[in-house]
Amino acid sequence: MCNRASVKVTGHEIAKVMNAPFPDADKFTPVFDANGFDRPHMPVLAKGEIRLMDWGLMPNWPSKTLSEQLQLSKFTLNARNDTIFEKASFKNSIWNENPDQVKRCVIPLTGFYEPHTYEGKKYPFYIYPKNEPFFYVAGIYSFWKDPIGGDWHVTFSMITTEPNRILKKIHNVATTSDDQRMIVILEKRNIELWMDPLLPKEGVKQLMQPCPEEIMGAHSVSRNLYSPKVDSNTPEIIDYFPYEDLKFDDELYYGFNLK
DNA sequence: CCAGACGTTGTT
DNA sequence: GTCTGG
DNA sequence: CCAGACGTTGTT
DNA sequence: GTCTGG
Repeated sequence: MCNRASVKVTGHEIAKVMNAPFPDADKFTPVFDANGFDRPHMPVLAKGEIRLMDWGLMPNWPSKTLSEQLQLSKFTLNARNDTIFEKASFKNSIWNENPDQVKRCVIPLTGFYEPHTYEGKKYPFYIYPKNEPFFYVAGIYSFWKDPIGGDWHVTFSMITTEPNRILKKIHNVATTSDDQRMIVILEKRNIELWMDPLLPKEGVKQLMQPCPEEIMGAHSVSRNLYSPKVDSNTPEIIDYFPYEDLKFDDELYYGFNLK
């Protein structure tokens, strides 16, 4: 699962790199530790424009209360690529006969966090792009209008797929199922194709693949990431923090960005 | 057919 | 709204 | 969707 | 084989 990420640059830098307008750029504050369970506002590219959306998709069903939607959204931080076309909450966003209804998006991340488990203990790792400013994460989004008050909620999910070698090694224990997941990271040249509403279902499926490990670096970081007593939204939180316990393995100890 | 779910895999 | 479990 | 039913109303 | 109850 991917439930923590960093977007540690300004809205204006995102707009520049992604070459797309971001009207609300000033409303975005760079973040080093965005926790999905806190429903952060994140910059998301959709329909040629970057806008702020809330992490955790709320399906566009009528006659639901905000509290029901908030409950559901705790489980929609991610959407599995193998069932996304069938699930009631996701199917209308990922693909639709009517191209106007298609809601695929791209979330630019400067990095994300996953825990490594060793002898029952958790060791947080930070994973970041080696040669690009961002990971371009494949996502879907949704509009929902609160029947009470009429507020519009624009929300999104990050799609997950099978892990590559690095993520398999870091994110080694899944809680209740035995399969491991990794977010779908698109090649920059596939961003437009991913969001093309006329892309057939098969084309959509083909883009939801694990990315090559060569594009990523990764290293362990401080457990302050998980501490409720420490403000983890600081530039230092992404810094390399070695754990003697992991010395038995060079990659886990020194990081995956050695050579 | 209808009631009930609708979703994923975390950490302190 | 639409699927699923019984 | 699948397991389980699937049928009617007496006579000596 | 096909309907129905759950």
